[in-house]
Amino acid sequence: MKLSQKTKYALRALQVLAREREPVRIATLAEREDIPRKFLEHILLELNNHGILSSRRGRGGGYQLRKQPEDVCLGDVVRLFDGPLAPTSCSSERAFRACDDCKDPDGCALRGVMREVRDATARILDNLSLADLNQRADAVARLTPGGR
Amino acid sequence: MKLSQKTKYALRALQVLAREREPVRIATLAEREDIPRKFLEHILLELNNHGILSSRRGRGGGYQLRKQPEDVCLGDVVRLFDGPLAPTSCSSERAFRACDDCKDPDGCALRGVMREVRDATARILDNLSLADLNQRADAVARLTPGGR
DNA sequence: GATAAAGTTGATAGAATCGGTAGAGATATG
DNA sequence: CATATCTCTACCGATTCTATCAACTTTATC
Repeated sequence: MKLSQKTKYALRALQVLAREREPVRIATLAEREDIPRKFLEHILLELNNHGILSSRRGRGGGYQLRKQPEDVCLGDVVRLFDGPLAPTSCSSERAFRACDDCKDPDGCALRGVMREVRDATARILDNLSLADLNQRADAVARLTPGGR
Repeated sequence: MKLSQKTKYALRALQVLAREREPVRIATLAEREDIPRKFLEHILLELNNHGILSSRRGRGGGYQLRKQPEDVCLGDVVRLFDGPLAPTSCSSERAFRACDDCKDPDGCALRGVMREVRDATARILDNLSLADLNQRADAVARLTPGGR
């Protein structure tokens, strides 16, 4: 499961939005996080359409988190942009599909292995919220004051 | 880390070669495992060039495992065809590279998370050999006799 | 209600990757 | 030498990824 640029941008933007609880304009986000503006529009729109963000148009508008930062987990974001966590479709929990050339998924030894990988990944990403992520970032920042 | 078709083909071929300790022809492997022949040539060649297989040309030739089935782990095969196990280059152990747009890898909270994912994946794939995989396949086959 | 700020949408495009094919070349064996 | 087999280089079509553009719609404020 290679993380796409899109997902990385999304998570960076969400980290900001999890802190600011006021609407933030696309332009501001794009500048602060150094994300191509037009590309970011797509990303935020998709997050909006999936109920993670809400938007307000017009003056004073922008995007803000619709849920609580504790209630958005990394797994959800990754799945939204990069698809199922599982390495093969046959090992996916939420999006199972037998592999095209697989005669018998239940007799496939590889599938068992890949289910282990998926489960391990999901255990990490589904138990980590935006709030946790920001908390970690703060913890690291305290350890290396001055940054860079 | 989505598993490519190439990797799946490679593992299927290796499972066969881990059982037969005689040279097996490309054509035979392609037929038995239902893999496009020309595509399989590439795959076996790459495994050969990386010291996992050895080859013999001419009559009676073919490919065979160069190492012991216990000494080839899934992690090696996956890395060969699909690249590093880590979800981001900055979280890779063997192929670390700072992300293009990352100012400070050490201060990146996401990186820490992705290292956890990488480690969990590696722990599974690097501790499982071809021999283990075949053993698992046999175990499943015994549970569902008749197959299919 | 005019106007401007802001989000929404669809089309497009270049680059990279993936799955696969073609064919000539090299080499071992009988 | 003839044949069987692997080796190597090039190429192709489809898809995905990243990103950009232009046009449109909605809303806040004056």
